[in-house]
Amino acid sequence: MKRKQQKKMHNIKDIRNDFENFKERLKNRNIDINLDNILSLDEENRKLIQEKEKFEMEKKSISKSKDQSLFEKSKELSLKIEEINKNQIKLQNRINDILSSIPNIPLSDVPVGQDENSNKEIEKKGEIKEFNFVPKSHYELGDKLNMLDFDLATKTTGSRFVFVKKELAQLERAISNFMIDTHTQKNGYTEISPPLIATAETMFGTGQLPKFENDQFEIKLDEGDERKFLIPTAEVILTNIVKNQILEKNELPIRVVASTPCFRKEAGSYGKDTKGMIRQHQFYKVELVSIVENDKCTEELERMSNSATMILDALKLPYRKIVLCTGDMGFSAEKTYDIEVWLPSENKYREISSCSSCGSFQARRMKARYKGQNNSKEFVGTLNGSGLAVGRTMIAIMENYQTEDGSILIPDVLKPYMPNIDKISIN
RNA sequence: GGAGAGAUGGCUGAGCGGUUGAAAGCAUCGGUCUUGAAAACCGACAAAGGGGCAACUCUUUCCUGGGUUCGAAUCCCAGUCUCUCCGCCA
Repeated sequence: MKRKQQKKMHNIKDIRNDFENFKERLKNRNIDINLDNILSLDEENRKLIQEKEKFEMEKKSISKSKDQSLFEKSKELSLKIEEINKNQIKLQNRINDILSSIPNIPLSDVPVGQDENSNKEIEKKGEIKEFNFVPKSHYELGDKLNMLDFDLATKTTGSRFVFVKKELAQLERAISNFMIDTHTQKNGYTEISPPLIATAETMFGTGQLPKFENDQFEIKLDEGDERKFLIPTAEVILTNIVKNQILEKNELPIRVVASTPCFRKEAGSYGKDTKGMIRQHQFYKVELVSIVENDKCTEELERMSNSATMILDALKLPYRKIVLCTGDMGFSAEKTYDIEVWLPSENKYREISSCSSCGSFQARRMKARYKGQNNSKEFVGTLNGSGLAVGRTMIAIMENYQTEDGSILIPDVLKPYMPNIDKISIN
């Protein structure tokens, strides 16, 4: 039988064999990489490999012959090989840099488009409440309640951080617990409490490196010389649990959930959402990750996004689900659903979850495989999604459940998590 | 922080400086047998990369990076990780 060829990142062979097709499929992704010279680099690279291997073969036969008279010759060969090898590795690295900066290829049913204007709404649910007063923003509410303190955060830490206090802090915790309980009890996810720090290799696996280093917080540990980063999302650490592994088929699917802080520099979003806690350097998120057989990605994406919307249904928050177009998707995704929740103060929907199938893109970077039919080693499929962003869920609850006097009602499903309280008000 | 032990294929685990890409076992796959299964027996079974339409063939890889040597899984140096013991502290 045919052996499946192993790939890493994008496979140069595939690109070589069908360059036009490859370019075509990527052209809608808004990439700024010059693909044209990769073929000539590849050709030169292979020439060097051939040259090197010719000398290696010669050297090998000398050492096998144990013919002392040829030993001098062998030394010379070593020098030549070393020389060629140096150049070849340099070239190979250049090619790998390019390859590892090329995003995933969109699935064929993903709408084509440049930016968010081409995203397609596919579902809208929940009733948008009519207020008989002007609804306040979450930061106005939080300020009035004296439970969201941005100034204090600025004093201790800097901008884009917040102190959440008193009942609101309790609410944040309740939201997180409710989500985890739902996903573990109803949706078949296993709870994990992972490290919040990842190695550079781990970050590469899910696609945060090398391209998006600017958005990551690097931290310094004394030990070792491997670079380490605060996770921008639990996706990084949860997906990489299968890194460098060959799984048995019956170990799949793996479904895990974790509630973790996430750390992002938010570089390039300077003027955006500067007020309130929509966009922070640090925020809590409940993350869902699925590792599946690579032909099960599509159905798993539906399952995952349904797990996410289940939370919004339970909280009775109005939302809509959209498919991101080719130009708006993240680097590693082949298809993405964004779920957006209604925010009365902004009079529009705002992202509260993003669920992506990455196909085998991350698996190739992580070298995560499983044994398929006839022992063939297949790359796993990976998916990740927020289930949901905790801070933004709190915002949505505050704004949608506010009353005229600035109090916030507690959604029914959260009441067991907030004993003795059915609303949050100034005390 | 101090003292040791170790890192080899999907897993367990041998390995003398020169047919060792690597024994053996397990797992897996194919076959014989069986009504079917199990057992037993026979066979196959690492990856990446290059060349070739193909049969096939070549190179590299025994934690990582250097070094010694005509030749390194095997010797030397540095690093990483894991385990055990002692101390210390959440």
